[in-house]
Amino acid sequence: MHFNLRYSMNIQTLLETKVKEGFIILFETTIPSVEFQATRKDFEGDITIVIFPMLRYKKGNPVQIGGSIGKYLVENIEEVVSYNVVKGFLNLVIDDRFYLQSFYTTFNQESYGLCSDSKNVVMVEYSSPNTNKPLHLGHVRNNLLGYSVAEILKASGNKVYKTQIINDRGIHICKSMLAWKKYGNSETPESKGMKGDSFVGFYYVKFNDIYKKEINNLISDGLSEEEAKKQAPILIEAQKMLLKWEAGDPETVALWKMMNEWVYDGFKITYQNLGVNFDTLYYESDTYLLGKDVIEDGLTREVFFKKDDGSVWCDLTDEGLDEKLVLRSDGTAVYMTQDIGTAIQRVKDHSDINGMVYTVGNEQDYHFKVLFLILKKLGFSWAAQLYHLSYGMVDLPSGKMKSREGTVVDADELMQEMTDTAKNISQELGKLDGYSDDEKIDLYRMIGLGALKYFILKVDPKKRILFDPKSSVDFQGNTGPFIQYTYARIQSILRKASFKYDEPVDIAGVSLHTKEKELIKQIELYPDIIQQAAKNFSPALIANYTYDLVKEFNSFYQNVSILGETDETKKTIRVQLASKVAEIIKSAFSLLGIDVPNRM
RNA sequence: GGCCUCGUGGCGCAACUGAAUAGCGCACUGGAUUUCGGCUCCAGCGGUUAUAGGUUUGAAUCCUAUCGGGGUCACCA
Repeated sequence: MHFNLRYSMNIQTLLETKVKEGFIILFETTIPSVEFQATRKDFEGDITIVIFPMLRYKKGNPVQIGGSIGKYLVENIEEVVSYNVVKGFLNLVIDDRFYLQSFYTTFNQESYGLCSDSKNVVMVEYSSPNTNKPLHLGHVRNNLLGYSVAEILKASGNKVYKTQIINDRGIHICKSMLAWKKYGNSETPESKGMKGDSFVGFYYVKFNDIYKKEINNLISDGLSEEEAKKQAPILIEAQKMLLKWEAGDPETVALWKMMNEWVYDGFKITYQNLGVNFDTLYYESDTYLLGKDVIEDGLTREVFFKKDDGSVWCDLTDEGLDEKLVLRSDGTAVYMTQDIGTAIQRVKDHSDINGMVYTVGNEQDYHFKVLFLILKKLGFSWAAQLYHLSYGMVDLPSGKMKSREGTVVDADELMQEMTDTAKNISQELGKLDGYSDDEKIDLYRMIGLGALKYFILKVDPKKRILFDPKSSVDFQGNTGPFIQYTYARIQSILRKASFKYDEPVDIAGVSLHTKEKELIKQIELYPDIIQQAAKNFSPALIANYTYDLVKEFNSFYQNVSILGETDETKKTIRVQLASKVAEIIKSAFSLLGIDVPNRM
């Protein structure tokens, strides 16, 4: 128990100060920093100090220098038991009791790994769908990423507002509206027994079918393809409808409201199934006129300039980019104008915000680069804290998803398929005696969605994903269900552990099994992983960490007996380790938006 | 074509942002349970990190060129 004072300081900080101190004493040289690594499995040791960078300050043989430092550390730090040097790497063996003791400093800590500060306030935007069709696989990735990053930011010490901007107006909605008006026969989602968003999406497809036919007719009448696309009567009609909407025509607005409500009813169900949510909503119909006054203001401050035809531009050539249009010659807004206005509006609505995250696919990289630059030029203090959470596309084996060509993977159907697969597997292998049918249904959903979410989130957001719905998603190896299974198995052990294990044991004289020590090391990484994941906006780091933890646990589980251990102290420690691992799995998975089962 | 981005065993992913013999899963081969849930564990097979140069004590990682994939270059959103 005599290490107590030092546990507040972690071993790495302690080592760093001692290495620096040793360097002065041994070589009369100061070094600015010390580089650490976890010792590779094939060498003896727990923590490794890399000697190479030190050679810049003290010329010499890295093995000799490493040896001197190692000797110094063993002599001056009780926790350092021994050392060995391989090439330029100084491997240190740390006392078992240190690991046990530091395990116990966090053992009873509530919400271990999470940081409760909220000095920084961030708004995270994700999803932001158009309201003319249901959500598809691409939206699924967006939603999972956005939700998870928001949760990670919270866990790492930020206050977070989750938001989305619903693209509820524009030509795409008018297309669905027009097709319904012409061919809908006053049908409703209810009368058809359809989900509202699918119902509206059906008419969007209908519109495109007719549009395509009209184009072909015009082409055979001798028009060029380009001309035909512009002159198709149904398109012209849709454009007229948009103008009517903009003019506030009561009938058009009423139709628009009705159809949007249908879509929202559908989205609500999809979001619920997906397990995502929002703190505040923005609608494009409210924001699409924003931003124009800012452009005027920017014009007087010479952030922008006006061309002869009256259009307004921002010159970004100094930044290596082009000139960018911010206001049309007729004075109307473009996408960029809206985005500028909306960003400003958000800060007005939530005055504590000092940063924003936009979850949008990487095809808009350029747009956000420009948007952020313009906001910076306009002089907003929060403009430095904007982040485009850019993610790669989700491709199918057949290639790109095209909504007009019907090759999209529908979000609702996908979730249903995953749930069905989970059901088939669980019925064969599950231990569900005594579960009611409702409980079973919940469980299948939990596993199916766990598989889907983990599959998508374990990949670095920036990378594109190839998704094969046929071969579906694995349930073995580095997968959500594998991790859920480990959790359920630990719960089974904890149910059987009919003794008290919530207090630290007396660690004097206790020595650790290698597997126990490795497990503790892995457990201790969790808080830092959360910080890294937040810094990199990457749920993938959480996912892969959790998998490593689980693998380490399973290896431990296979190598030592937990409840069968006869030494009471050891048995208690092992149950404690297991319960801590379960706690972290649950915590980490909640950051990914994945639930964990007590049995499966 | 200009700009951006990616290229790691058959397939799917890692590599703490420059360090040890490039890790893991699937698949394949062979093992492990009188034991706490075998959806587990252990081992084997398999890579010149697209190619060619360069910087560095050290490169999958940084620089240059080439090849290949994707994105983007609208008074669309």
